[in-house]
Amino acid sequence: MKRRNTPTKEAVLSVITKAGQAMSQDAIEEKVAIDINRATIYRVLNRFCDDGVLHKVLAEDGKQYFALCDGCDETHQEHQHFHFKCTVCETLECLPNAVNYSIPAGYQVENVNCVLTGVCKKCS
Amino acid sequence: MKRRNTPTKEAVLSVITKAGQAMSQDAIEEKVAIDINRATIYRVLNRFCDDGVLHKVLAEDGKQYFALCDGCDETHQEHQHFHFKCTVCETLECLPNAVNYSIPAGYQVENVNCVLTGVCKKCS
DNA sequence: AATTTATTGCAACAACATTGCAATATTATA
DNA sequence: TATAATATTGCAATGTTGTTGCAATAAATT
Repeated sequence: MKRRNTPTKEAVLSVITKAGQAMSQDAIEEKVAIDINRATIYRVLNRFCDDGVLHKVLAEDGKQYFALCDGCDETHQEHQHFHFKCTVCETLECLPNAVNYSIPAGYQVENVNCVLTGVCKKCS
Repeated sequence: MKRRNTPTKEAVLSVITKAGQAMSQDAIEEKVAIDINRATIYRVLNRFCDDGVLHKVLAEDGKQYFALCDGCDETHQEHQHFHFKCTVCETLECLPNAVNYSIPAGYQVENVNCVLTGVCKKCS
């Protein structure tokens, strides 16, 4: 399953990069220059996640947000940072703080999803 | 809006209590003794959340899980503990660990949703 | 027993995300 | 450059989760 370069992929990644924050499918569809099908956007985003380009965060509004990975490949501590979801401007941003946790022996953690919801600096 | 005692409420709460872990609507509907409408279960659960009896956790499978509150009223640090969602047995449990985070000044946190996903002790 | 109104069931709806399939476009190969 | 292989896309349909309007029911109060 070798990846191919397409205008769609470039356009989607460009929008997220320019936004400088995590985006949901509908926000991407709204901002993107060319017309891309909804299902295709999801497929592109999920492929980026598989490739370690993006990571997926599930916010309390029940939507998936996709954020650029920053050094996610090097260590497997990858997306284990907090995220902040603003209920006013609806944006989700990655916080620099790493998530520290400890779990009882015998538990295998495969993924971490930590979202703080509230009002961000700009909106308060 | 004074609450009333109904068989439905008792049955739902009983199932969650006996399970000893957080449950989703469909799991409750499956386990509950009497026949309760799907919408009603959601309304009962949300009412319990409003009353501080349960708290709601959004897992990575996109579903809401409802867990018993343990001393949630006393402090507002209430549901700020980690949760563990097992991908094998599909259960979600509250971990004793509190979530420690720090955010930049100017941010107002209203809710915390932290879920670790993986394989629990029993299933591994 | 009668009144008030919280609760419930039903059906419809809404939002988000995924999937099958045929058509298209990219990449590799000849 | 032409051709073949197959990754990608659009479209429509489907699935899942959760909510809402409304009439009927039932709990609590008088």
